[in-house]
Amino acid sequence: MKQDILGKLEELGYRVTPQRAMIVAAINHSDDHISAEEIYAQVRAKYPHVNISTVYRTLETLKEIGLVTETDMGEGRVRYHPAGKGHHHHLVCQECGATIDLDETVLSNLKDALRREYGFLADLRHLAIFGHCVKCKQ
Amino acid sequence: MKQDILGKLEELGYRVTPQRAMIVAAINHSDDHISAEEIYAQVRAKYPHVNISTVYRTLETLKEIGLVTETDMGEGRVRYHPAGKGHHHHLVCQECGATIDLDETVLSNLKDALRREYGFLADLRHLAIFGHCVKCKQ
DNA sequence: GCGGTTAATGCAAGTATTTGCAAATGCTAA
DNA sequence: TTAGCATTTGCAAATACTTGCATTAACCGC
Ligand SMILES: [Zn+2]
Ligand SMILES: [Zn+2]
Ligand SMILES: [Zn+2]
Ligand SMILES: [Zn+2]
Repeated sequence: MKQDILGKLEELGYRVTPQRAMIVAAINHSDDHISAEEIYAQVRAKYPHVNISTVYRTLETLKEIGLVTETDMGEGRVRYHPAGKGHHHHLVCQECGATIDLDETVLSNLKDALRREYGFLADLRHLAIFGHCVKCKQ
Repeated sequence: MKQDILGKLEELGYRVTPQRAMIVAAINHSDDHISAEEIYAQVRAKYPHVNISTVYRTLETLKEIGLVTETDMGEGRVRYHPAGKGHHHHLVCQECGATIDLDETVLSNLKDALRREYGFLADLRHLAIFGHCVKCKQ
């Protein structure tokens, strides 16, 4: 049982168009933090007719279904990660840009507390937390 | 010792221009979650000549100094809060849009853990955490 | 008060993303 | 097959910022 995004789409009644297939392929073959523009470039190479708004709309759909996560890592553009490849988080230094990768368990306590105390099911699958790293703490 | 943003700017060697004074006034007199466009509208009413890029640049400066916090509450535009008025967070339901306000202490444990284990000083002064509220949990 | 220096501003163009709408196309049922 | 219909797409325009650059104006020292 692999993380078959296309299969899941079909199963849920979404149409599997060539555009969607290519967008999903680009996400699957990426290094896991791919931007809309990068997806667009890859898809366009095979099928120059596609429009970038289709890329954004497909990403929106995949987010809603929970198949990809969207994370703002402070670059002025957002990056996408296939949810099936596992969860983790990032600490991002606002001074030097350094990042530290975190295991998803770092936010487990918070997630549990929010569910227990507020009945809120927080989406903490792929977060960027901003601040200052050891080197840049004044 | 009030949260005198203008005084702090001056003290740090920034020039106190009429534009900055009006932008700061708009932030101080807001309900604490004001957008750039709303600040712009208020400032413009007094001084039609100002440009919105000045508003954005001033907000950027105030963020850097730590005098305001910037938070994406999922509205497609970001909101600003005077840091001197105290910290808190929001849970935002991605389904119905409902929000739950949280005391800043909810993230204290996380903040401490990040500092202790990674030497990372996280800026957790005004966060929006997305997810699903009790009503919308399926 | 009065220039000089340099930070801050206005303006226009650029980037990332979203949206309305009409045309195209996948899927269903006949 | 093929018509019917809803979904998806392309396109163009809109939105929320951001940035480069020339001009303006705080603020410092005289
Ligand atoms: Zn990541
Ligand atoms: Zn750093
Ligand atoms: Zn708030
Ligand atoms: Zn809800």
